[in-house]
Amino acid sequence: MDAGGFDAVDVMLEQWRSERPDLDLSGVGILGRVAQLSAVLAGAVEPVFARHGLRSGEFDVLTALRRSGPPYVLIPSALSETLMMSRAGMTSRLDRLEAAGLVRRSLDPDDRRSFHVALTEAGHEVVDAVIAEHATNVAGLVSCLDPGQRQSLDQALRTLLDHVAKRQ
Amino acid sequence: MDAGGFDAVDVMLEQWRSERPDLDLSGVGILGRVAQLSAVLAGAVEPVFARHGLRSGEFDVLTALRRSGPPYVLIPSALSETLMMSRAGMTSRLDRLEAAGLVRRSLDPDDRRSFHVALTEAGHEVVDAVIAEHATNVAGLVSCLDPGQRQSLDQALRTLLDHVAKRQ
DNA sequence: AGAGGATAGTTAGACTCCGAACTATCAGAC
DNA sequence: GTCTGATAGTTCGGAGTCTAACTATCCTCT
Repeated sequence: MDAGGFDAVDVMLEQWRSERPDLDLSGVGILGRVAQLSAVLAGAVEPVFARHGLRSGEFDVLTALRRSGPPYVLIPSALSETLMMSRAGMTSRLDRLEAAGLVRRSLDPDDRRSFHVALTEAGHEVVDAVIAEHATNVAGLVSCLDPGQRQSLDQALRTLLDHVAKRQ
Repeated sequence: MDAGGFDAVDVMLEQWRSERPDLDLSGVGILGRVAQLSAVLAGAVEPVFARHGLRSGEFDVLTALRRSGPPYVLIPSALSETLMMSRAGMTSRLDRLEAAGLVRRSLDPDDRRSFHVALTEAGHEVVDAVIAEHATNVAGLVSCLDPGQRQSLDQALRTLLDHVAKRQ
């Protein structure tokens, strides 16, 4: 299984070693693999969403609401912060989801600048169905690593995330 | 150092455990951290490019040409495949880079459907300056991991990449 | 040599996202 | 109580990418 072959990142590193042997490549390879893996994983999970008529971004909003627990309500700015995107972008995502009947905006009794964004019954049913398929799908994607490898990968990612976040 | 605190992904997993204890979350956490790390890393490297008037995508094209070695020439379809994007998108990136004087399109003597995309002298100078800064920057970003941790992270990413790519 | 299918690049239109500007509302200082 | 700065959401215009359709060229098979 695995290991043996060279991949696109190996080729990139070998080219750099040949052209610029002075460079410190200790980070470049990891960065390249993270970026590439992120793109490939996105492509691997989208078909599950698409079968239910959802895009990744819409799924992300529905899951944020679903996992927040009853009454499945969040305000737009909390959603945009959780999903690391602009408020303007969230406005249009919510427009789409509301038009599809999956979420509902209602007045926030405590803050008249804001809204409550709630899952509709249809939205709740869709997200519950999709999240089960999604979890099974991604469990398969990481099944090539044994539990120990998964945990050490997860720990390394957590350490990196923490370190990089502190830098800005 | 590190480890101690909970991060956004831990919160997400805890919410799911509370709301849907039936789900297998063995992949969801890793997927979430990879996506988040990819986004955060993108934000951490962009300032280096921006100081030289470049966007990430433009930098990617220049480095692909630079590391290919003399005569620093590739054809557009090779670039679009290496950078995992559509040919249409590459057309417009090359338009921008050519307008900025960093690359030059010329006729491909061997294939009249295609072009040679070459680094100009200005493009060569820019990419050589930026790649050095970039390498130093990312070496700092991964410096929170010791060499052994880096290597095991890299190996896990490679295994995952290989496995996910084979699935599609 | 000629036909048919594959490939290279571009164009057109749609989509998603972002930053900046704007309105409405909140919250603290005086 | 009122003023002032911060915050919530939206709108607008622009940037970057994608897919589909199109033209030109190449390559293979007969």
